[in-house]
Amino acid sequence: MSKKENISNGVKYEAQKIEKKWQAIWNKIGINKTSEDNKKSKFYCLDMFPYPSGEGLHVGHMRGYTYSDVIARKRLMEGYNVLHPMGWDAFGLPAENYALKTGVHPRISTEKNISIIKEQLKNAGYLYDWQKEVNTSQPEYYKWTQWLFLQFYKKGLAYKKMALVNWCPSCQTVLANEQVKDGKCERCCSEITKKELNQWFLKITQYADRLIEDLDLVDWPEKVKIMQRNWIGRSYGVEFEMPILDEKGGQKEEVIRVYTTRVDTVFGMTYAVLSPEHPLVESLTAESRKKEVEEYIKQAKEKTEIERMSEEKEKTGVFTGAYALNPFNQKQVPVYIGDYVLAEYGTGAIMAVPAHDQRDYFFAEKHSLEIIEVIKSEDGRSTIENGAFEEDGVLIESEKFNGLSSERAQEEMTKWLEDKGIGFGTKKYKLRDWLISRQRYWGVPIPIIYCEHCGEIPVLESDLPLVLPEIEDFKPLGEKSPLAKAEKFVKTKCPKCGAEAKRETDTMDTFVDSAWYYLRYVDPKNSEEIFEKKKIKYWLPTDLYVGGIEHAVLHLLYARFFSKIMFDLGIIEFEEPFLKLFNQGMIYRNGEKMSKSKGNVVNPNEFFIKYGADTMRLYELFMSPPEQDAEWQDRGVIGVYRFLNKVWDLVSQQLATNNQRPNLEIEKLRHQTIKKVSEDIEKFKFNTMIACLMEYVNKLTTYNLQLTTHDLEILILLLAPLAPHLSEELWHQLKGLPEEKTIFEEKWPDYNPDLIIDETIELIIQINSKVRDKMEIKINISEEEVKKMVLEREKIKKWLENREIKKIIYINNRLINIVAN
RNA sequence: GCCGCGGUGGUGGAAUUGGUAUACACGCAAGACUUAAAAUCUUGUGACCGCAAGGUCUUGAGGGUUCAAGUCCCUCCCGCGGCACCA
Repeated sequence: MSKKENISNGVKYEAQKIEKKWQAIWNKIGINKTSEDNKKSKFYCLDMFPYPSGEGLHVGHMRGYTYSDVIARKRLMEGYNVLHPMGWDAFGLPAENYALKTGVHPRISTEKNISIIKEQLKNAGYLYDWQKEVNTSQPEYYKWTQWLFLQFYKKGLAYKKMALVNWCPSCQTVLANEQVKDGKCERCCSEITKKELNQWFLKITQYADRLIEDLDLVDWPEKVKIMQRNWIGRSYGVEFEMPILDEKGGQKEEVIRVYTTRVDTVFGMTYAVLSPEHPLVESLTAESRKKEVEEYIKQAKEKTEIERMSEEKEKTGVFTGAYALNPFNQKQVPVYIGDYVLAEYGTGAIMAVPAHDQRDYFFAEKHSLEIIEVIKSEDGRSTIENGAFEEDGVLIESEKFNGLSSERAQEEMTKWLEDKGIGFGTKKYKLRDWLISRQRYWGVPIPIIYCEHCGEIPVLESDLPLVLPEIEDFKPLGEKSPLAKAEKFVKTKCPKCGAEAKRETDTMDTFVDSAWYYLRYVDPKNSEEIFEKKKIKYWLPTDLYVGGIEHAVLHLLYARFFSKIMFDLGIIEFEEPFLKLFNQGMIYRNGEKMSKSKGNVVNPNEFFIKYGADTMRLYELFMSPPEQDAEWQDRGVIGVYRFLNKVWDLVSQQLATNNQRPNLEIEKLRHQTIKKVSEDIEKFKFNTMIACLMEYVNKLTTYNLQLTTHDLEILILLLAPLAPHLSEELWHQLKGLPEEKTIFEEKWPDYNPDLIIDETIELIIQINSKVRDKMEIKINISEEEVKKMVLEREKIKKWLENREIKKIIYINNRLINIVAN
């Protein structure tokens, strides 16, 4: 019988039909429901929850969800108690902007979007437990966001202060540092300006060291760890003070405090610079210079971030008229104001050493200031002719510190300052406190009340949730949120004295909502407390977290920070929320990021009708290594679709046969396949895992009627996490099981290590490292025997005619290399 | 500028960590089936030389280490990502 005749006798693979069928059955029998059986080992498999955008999801969004679903389903088969939840990061600007345009309330549009996306996720066959769903915009959820805020407030970790903050003129709100990219708003790409405003902050800087150090405890991509370390930006240096002299040489009361990481260059200081916002600027500026200084400060303030950055090389500044005294040599240096010194970093003032800092070098050249070389490299490479020499070296022109290495000098000089009581070794961070207030409507109201008599008073916990009022007009009001116009909301009584009082009208950054959502999943309906501790103790921390790299320093840093605070407050018992992190790459199509505005999205719903969800899942897994960006190729999809059809035909065919005699060669291949697939899946090497399954199927096809049912069972089990619908259907066809028996209750197959070993191998025979021959040999035969056999081969003899063998290298079970002249 | 990742056929990509480069798949070509097309199946497919057997070359470029380099070292080129006046 020819192969073709066999294949044609079955029913055709109709993806959509079987997918709908099994999704309904799974829903009915509840395999996606999280078991409360706490005796089993748990596996908490988490996806970064989506923002419910009106555009729905495209296949690019589904890449990461597919990966986590594969792992979740495999864990189920391994007998774990699996928690795989999904929810909605539902507050945020897009819904509000949409409301501004259409008048549709954000709550309405968000609800609608959620139902659309939920349907898409269900159609893709993801195994989410929808009973655990959370929605950050619902009072039942944000009651606890507010409650957390109050706990932080009580400990002084949430506070309000005047600060120079990032302002997006288009979104009309302030932004956290993390939300500014290249001087532009991360959302709308408008140029950011700076404003001095009274704003709410969370004290993330207090956790800087722990946020760095605990990165060593988690299994995260090194890239993300590096990004977080760089963002926190810890540096070690010295802070010291310098007395100030006025124009006429009289000593002032104030001192300038500077921070430097290169105190070894201090004898090269030829001036000092304060940032334009430095508090000493006014008292320090000489009468004769006042006008010039004020003008400069005004100009500096008006610059956008972009303007400041574009002038990177041009260092502007003005002389204040005052002088500072270098404590090391009592030298007087002029004090300047320059906007290349940042107010928010270090002390907002620097000692300038043009010989050994390129920025100072530019400034000194422009303002004709002295350049004194005080560091020499030992090999004489150092020169300051064309710019600063910024490397470490040996000190010169530095009095008693001459001849010391940079490193030694830093130690000695720090000690000298400490002994004199005018300085100390310290460390600084680039990280700033997290600015969480937003002047927008669609967010969590900050639960604070201002009373004329009592001042700033937190809302009582018993009054939570403080519900976001339904208002008609969402238009931003500039420095105030639209809530300021909702009189009923604003007017309240002071919880302490009962007098008339006003509410805070800013809302919270949506990243606050998402900084703790993974904790709420374990107990989403609890109205008594944020969650039951017992449940947290069982499920947390999460075992796997899958999502995009774009949150490397935003959400992921904030979530770690929240865990640490909550640990300190005794709310949870762990500090790192995500044990293993996986970042999927982005999907491109026609060379561009997949997005509705580019018109290059592949709509999952249409795709499901044409090929089925299993094909999409398999293609996403097969197209490239999962951490890499990948180009979606419409033509490439057909390959995995053919593969699924092949599997279908193979099994349909087998149903008609019923061979019971195992074939040893297939048996070996089967065990090898189980091993490779099981290992690859754990290493997230989904693409090679599928290649391996394809090879297995290709081989099975050639063996045709010699297959046993068991050969196919293994295939279906291995395929189950990847293409769950097809596998479930074929499993039932093969085993004749009732509907409520699911393949996901079956055990993930084991392999027998003894059975995967090949008894013979193909030995590679090289002469002078070039492959000249191959030979089938039994494994583990002695080197002597192999050599003898090889040298007796006609082909080899020919190659070695008139040549002298110098050396023979033998690698057991792999190759032999004959080195000859 | 600093930090990180990458560069392999026409395309997506594989390569047990130094041991047969190009697995698997797409595409393409030829053939089978068909009135025809699609689908499916079979065969071939890195480049060059050759009727063939076979040979030579090939992992961004150039050097080096080694019996052996896609893999290790040095220099350089290109692409992507992060940070960016952080003293």
